[in-house]
Amino acid sequence: MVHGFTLSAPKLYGVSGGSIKKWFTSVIVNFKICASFGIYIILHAMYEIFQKYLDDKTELTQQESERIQSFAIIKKLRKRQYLLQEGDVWKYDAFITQGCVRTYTVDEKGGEHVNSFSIENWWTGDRESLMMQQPSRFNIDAIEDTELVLFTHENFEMLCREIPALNNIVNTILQRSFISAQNRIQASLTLTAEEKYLNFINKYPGFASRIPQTMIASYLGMTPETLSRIRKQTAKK
Amino acid sequence: MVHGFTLSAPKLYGVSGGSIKKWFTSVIVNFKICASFGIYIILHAMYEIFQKYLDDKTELTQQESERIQSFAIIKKLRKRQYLLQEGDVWKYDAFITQGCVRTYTVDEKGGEHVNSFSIENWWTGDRESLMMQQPSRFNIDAIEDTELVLFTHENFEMLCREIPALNNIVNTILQRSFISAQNRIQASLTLTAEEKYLNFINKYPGFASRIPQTMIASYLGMTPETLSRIRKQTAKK
DNA sequence: GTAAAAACTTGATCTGGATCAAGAGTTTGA
DNA sequence: TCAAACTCTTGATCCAGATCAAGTTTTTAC
Repeated sequence: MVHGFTLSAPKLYGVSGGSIKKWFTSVIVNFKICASFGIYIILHAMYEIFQKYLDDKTELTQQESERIQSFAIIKKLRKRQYLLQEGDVWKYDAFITQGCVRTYTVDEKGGEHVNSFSIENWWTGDRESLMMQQPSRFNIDAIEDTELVLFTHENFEMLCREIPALNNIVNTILQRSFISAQNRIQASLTLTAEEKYLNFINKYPGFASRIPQTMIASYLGMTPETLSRIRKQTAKK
Repeated sequence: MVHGFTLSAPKLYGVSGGSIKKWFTSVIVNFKICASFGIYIILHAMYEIFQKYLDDKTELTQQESERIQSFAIIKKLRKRQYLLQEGDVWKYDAFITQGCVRTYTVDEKGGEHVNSFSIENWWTGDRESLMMQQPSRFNIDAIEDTELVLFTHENFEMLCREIPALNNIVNTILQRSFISAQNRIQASLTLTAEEKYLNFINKYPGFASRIPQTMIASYLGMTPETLSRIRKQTAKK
């Protein structure tokens, strides 16, 4: 697959400019910088991950692929940087090419409740805010330095209408997301704290090593102390 | 809208034949009985509820409506009758025109855990079993005498491919289902038993009066005793 | 390199909701 | 119509996991 150099390069987008140190991980890279060959290679590699995801899921013509890429926005987040803050309206479809983010709420006492983790090759965002066009109750921030491919929802819907195969992917993702949410509800109703943890590491091996325990505890609906004790006990066995 | 009498009448389907007493609520009504005028009127009225649902959601041509209706299967369930039993593979898309069903699992100690309630104008079934073609972990049974419109998933997918408007409805339902599951997870992570109950009766007014408290308690992840005490306390206020 | 801030562990104590038990309605079915 | 089977209530007791507290290790930032 060969792309015209300037035409098919993804648009670039970031939130904060800043010091030279910040340059690599979070910066508005404008068109001129993009035209610098070294940078282009890097950004191109990022988009390739998303392209590979699409290719794995479905058959797209080269024209369709290029059409999709022409609307892609590449974004980088540094660790702890927000992708979405409570009160803002979420307007994107966002695919993670590298890294890890968490979606959480903050209660009136300041306690954080983790709703979900998303890593590379998953989607993230707040569908409720997106669909209902209402301020989000969630915060989303990066647990690690993270790279995403974003589409404004407007553009993404248009692409879905144009490209049925893309629409089918979205449908499938939604179904899987729903099934996975159902299973989580089921687990929360039926399992003990220890069973929830074992179920988690079994279902998501690898997560335990890259996500702080405090956040995993919150995701599982228990305190960090309880999780620490459970880990100690299960390590014995 | 005028239907040819025999051609557009929905197909009829039921699980158990049986005594004359059972006749009205659950019986295989075959074509000959269907041709009896009185019965036809009743069944026609049932399908009309689904037709109205479709008309509310989207614009269909008369031809599309008739095409959909030609694949509809009408099913009646008596109170306590199963729509799906654990271990069976679910193969339908099912819309409730009247009544109420519950989806639940049974743990190794025989305890029932209610995953969801569905009433008229909602869909029910087990999407995981349907999508993965695997035996269901869930049971679905009727809390009240219930009437449904079923489509085999094969037929329904074909209809979705033929009729984009129907596909859009399915998409929207999936999104709403997912959002609602997310909210339930959030509630289970953040709310106390009392708050869960108040949240429930606020979100689903009318459910409390038609669903036994034991089942509501199970749905909310608490014991019937706890729910009883909460109701006593909140009644005081 | 180092001070400050997070993250994790361990212990002591507390508590919301579970469990066990028993009585009072209410529904169901022959 | 009436016994059996559920459903709901109320009280007594128990326990899984929360909270509070303090020390240790790891990470972050200049």
